[in-house]
Amino acid sequence: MKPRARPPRKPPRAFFERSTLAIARDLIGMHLVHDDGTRLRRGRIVETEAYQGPRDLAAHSSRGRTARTEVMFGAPGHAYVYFIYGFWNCLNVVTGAAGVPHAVLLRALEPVAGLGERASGPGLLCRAMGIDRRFNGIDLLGDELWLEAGHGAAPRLGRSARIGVGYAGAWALKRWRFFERGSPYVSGVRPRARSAAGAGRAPLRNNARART
DNA sequence: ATTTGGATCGGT
DNA sequence: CCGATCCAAATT
Repeated sequence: MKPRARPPRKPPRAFFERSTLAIARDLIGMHLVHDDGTRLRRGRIVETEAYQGPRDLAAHSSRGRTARTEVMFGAPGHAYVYFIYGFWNCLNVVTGAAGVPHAVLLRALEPVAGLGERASGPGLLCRAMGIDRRFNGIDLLGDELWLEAGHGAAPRLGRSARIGVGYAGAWALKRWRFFERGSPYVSGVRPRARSAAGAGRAPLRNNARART
């Protein structure tokens, strides 16, 4: 029998040229896939943050066009990967038309396939997905690292201020973080100690960490 | 040339 | 809260 024709799963370029907040929201529930030629890793996105430079003082691009932020100023649908705190890589999806330095930080994945470790938090996400600065600037519509439409019911969305941007003044208060409400894979949610002895709905906190 | 502090994380 | 650990950007 014939394989059933599926709708296209990779979003077109135009998906990344819409409002950055809409994209950050829509990415929740979508899949991030990395094919390194040997191994396929796949996770379902459960947490994102929008960065809308140059006005948004939390965005790296608020400091202007530099070697590091160059890809943020480029065409949408590419990867912006930066290195932080001497140890971690973080992956962003560049959004907005060329010249508009916006991006969406991917903060946490629910493992689907091939992830050897927890991917809750932007640094852990990159480590689990095998992503580092070599991926900076690559096209996310290619065949190495890409996004796909999710399936199943639409996720229940939560929203909060962004994490770790206390230095950004009033911009730090904007609720530009999106997550799947109730997901144990959102960063800051402790992995549930086993024994679902009632799965006792601990009042799942929003884990909106504060930072000075 | 040197300093500062960061879109983090795990342990305490 | 604290330290680990490197780099970009700002400052001297």
